[in-house]
Amino acid sequence: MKIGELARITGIQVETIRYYEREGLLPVAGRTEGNYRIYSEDHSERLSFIRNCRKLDMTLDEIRVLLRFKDSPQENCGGVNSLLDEHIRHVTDRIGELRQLEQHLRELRQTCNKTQEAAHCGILNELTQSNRVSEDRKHRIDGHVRNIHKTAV
Amino acid sequence: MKIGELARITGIQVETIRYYEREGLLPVAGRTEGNYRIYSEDHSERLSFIRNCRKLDMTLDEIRVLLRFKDSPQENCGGVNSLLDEHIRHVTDRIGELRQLEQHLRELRQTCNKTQEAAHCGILNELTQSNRVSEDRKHRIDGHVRNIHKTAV
DNA sequence: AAAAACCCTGTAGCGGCTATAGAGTCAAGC
DNA sequence: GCTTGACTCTATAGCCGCTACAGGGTTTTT
Repeated sequence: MKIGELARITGIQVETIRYYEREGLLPVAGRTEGNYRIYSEDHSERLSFIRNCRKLDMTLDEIRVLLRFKDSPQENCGGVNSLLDEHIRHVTDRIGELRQLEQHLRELRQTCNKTQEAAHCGILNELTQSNRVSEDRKHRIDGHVRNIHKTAV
Repeated sequence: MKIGELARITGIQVETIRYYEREGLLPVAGRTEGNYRIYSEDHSERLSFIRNCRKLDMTLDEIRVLLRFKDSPQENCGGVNSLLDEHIRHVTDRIGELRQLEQHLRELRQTCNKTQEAAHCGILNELTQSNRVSEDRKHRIDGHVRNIHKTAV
């Protein structure tokens, strides 16, 4: 099948498939005479695997690790389990951070419960004072816990 | 004061300050003879404001809105309140999403409770099956709800 | 006078896509 | 057989909010 059909059956955009190939997540596809990529069931299975992992918010690096296990079926799967455990921990951590953030925001919101002149708005005043807003628990350096702001999947 | 001192007292990196200037969050600074930026208390206050907002995970666009209110003190602050309300909603939504995600991940983790050959690992098998992983609630299109994976603040 | 510390501009990179531009390929309808 | 349109190709730039260079200039300290 061609890339468009693969995209249709896996629900992944054509450009994203090409991107995954560039990134080495999908093996380089064979080509037709006219230089079109051709795919088989194998590709579609692998792509579904990737898609499932992405739905679970894994990074491409994490997926690369899982794919290596998938590609060596005789190996021990302990690494899979611990990768998942750590990923779960990231998610749990992030939930905790966001709960704190929510709390801070609600407290801040309390400081202005009417609409008035901006000059007297409690929120703006709080935000203006330095060190008024306490630091939230730091996100990890390794880039593995992201923002609440996110583009659509 | 020069940019380095401003960075020190606000806790914001030098490059970030220059970035904020480029982005129009900070007014363009005056210069010394040697072409160094010079700053006053006003700048440091404004920068602290921005820093507080960033600690609360607001986007630069949101901060731009708040700054406009700060710059027109006679205006009604209702817009501030509703911006905050919406931001809180984003955070709450994201917490809900992450809780679902956590649940999915824990269920998946259950499917392999021992270390064995990767070929028989329940996790890898589950991930391989298409549509086995249900779609999480979609993140918003407007780019306002992000990943759990995040670079350090 | 040399060295260190600071500052400047400009550009590229991060992740995970997404969205063009500009060109080529292929199947269906006239 | 010729046009139209749907599909495909590569290459490049953009998203966010920084961060990290390179390659230079200026100021301060030794």
